[in-house]
Amino acid sequence: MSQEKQLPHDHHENELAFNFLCANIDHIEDFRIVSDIFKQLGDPTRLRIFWLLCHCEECVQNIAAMMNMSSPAISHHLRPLKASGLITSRREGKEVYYRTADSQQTKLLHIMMEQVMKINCQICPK
Amino acid sequence: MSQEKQLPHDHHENELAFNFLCANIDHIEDFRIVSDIFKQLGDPTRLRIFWLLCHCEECVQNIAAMMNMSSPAISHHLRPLKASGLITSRREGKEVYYRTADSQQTKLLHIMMEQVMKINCQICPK
DNA sequence: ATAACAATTAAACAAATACTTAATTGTTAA
DNA sequence: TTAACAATTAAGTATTTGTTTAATTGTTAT
Repeated sequence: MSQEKQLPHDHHENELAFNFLCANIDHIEDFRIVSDIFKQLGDPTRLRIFWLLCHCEECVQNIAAMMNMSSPAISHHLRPLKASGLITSRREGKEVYYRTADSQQTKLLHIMMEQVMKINCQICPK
Repeated sequence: MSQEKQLPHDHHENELAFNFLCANIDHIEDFRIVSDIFKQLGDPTRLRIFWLLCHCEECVQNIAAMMNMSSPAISHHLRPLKASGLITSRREGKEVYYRTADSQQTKLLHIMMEQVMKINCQICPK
């Protein structure tokens, strides 16, 4: 039984471990799904919106005011956040209220981003 | 004592909580630092490289072979990963070996990405 | 109905990103 | 010192992304 992939250089890896890596690194679609989640938080504006909506439910204009940005710009970022399932919305009269979706994933991402902030930043929320 | 920011709509939030949010949402630089980390993992190719290098140390050519990509393309992605401190490298003869940096942050990100994968994907590493 | 306001979408543009091929730098061994 | 090979960088291109202003859609109240 030989290695699944032939590499330019043989560094004498454990063959079982190597085959495990080769098998999993090919699940490109799975990595794409996960990277799409991280990509949402990979923009400072969306990360701020996500963090804000972890703590409160707000309408577009208020989000825009709190972040000193235009409402079209905020709307633009709310869309992919919603499409990826990280936030939800409900209309009440003329206003549409957004908040972070209530899921295992968003709780995980919220905890995680605050940990990354704690590691990398002096001043940080909480 | 009034609210720090005046919003278009007053949804009668808890004023203390509201001021906390307003104060923190303005730490734009902190959010930028964190989003820069997530951005690294927000590309499927870099996420695969990061995951791979969490499990083994490899030279550029082997990474390229395992991922079915050219070595310039891999090199291109290794650079920002290294600049952000997520991976390290060492030269040994003609080859340069890369691996994930040994830090609290990378351990956190590794655990985290596998959790996100577990939540969102059927087949997943491990 | 129409006026006022909130949110979204469209169009346009600038900036950033990912990838390719080709050239360059760095290291080892003949 | 040259040849061979590994890695990086450069140049060029196509795509994606973020933002702005303007137009549109949707809702409420007059």
